[in-house]
Amino acid sequence: MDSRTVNLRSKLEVYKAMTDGGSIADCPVRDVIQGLNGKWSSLLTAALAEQPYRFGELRRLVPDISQRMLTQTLYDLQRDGYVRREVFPTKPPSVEYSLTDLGRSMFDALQYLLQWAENNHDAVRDARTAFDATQA
Amino acid sequence: MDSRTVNLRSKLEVYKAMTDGGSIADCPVRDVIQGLNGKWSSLLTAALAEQPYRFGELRRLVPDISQRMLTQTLYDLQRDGYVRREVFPTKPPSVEYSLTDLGRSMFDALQYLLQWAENNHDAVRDARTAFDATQA
DNA sequence: AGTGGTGGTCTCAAAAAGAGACCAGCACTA
DNA sequence: TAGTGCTGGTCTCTTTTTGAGACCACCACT
Repeated sequence: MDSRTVNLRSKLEVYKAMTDGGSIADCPVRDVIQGLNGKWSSLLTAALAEQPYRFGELRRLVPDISQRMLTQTLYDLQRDGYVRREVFPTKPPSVEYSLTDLGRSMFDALQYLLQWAENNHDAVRDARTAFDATQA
Repeated sequence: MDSRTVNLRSKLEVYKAMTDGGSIADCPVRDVIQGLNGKWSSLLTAALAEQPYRFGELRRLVPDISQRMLTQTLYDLQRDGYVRREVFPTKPPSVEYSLTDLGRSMFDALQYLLQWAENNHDAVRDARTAFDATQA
């Protein structure tokens, strides 16, 4: 608990550091988090954490992602070093995406948040309902 | 490690459940995570985890957020039950935002990811540089 | 010759985010 | 008493991001 509080403080220091610095790249935490808070990043990371997938497999696994966003999100995840892209020279060339060690390490941290979301979605849903009721 | 693997699987099951169900509200994890992956949600949560802040204080603390997005992000966080909004009838009415117990609990989980980001931003930065070099 | 599966790109429309003007109310100052 | 500034916002406009979907070359199989 104590170390967690310390972490919390140091985190905010980092955030503050960026506000002083000016450029967004000056805040490491924001810089990294930005790459993860895309609409599809965590979902695709979770999928690839289970096993490597091909492009078309991911598209079928997540039907409500557009092909365009799938391409781009995978590109971004690859650029940040979370995902590895391998092309196999099969008859129609197939492309496999998998998590790198860095990606796996990141997903371990992300897992806590995903777990929290699963455990507390009722509370959040209730909060929304209650809030909407007062705003009616 | 074992339990983490199980969690990972169950997580993906949840994601899959949503792909079958159809509606986005059918996937609790996505539903909750969506509210958190806004550009400013984690930053404001981190700020409020440190201490309660007034509207203007937050605006000064995070200078590159627009007033419009500050209003809206706080509204969303309040709606999801993470943030409490209190109006004090001072001469010019002042408004204080603070984390609820739910918000604090969520931030505890988010902390792991923020900590990871702080520890690994070098690796991510290096990955980006290396990737951009190959794509030149 | 037509059909389908591979992994994409391109274009255009819709949604979200950013920039900045504007507002009422009150305090303090000149 | 008229200006100035601070409070916490809203409204409008522009730019960026996302979504929907057409299109593409290549090859296998029928």
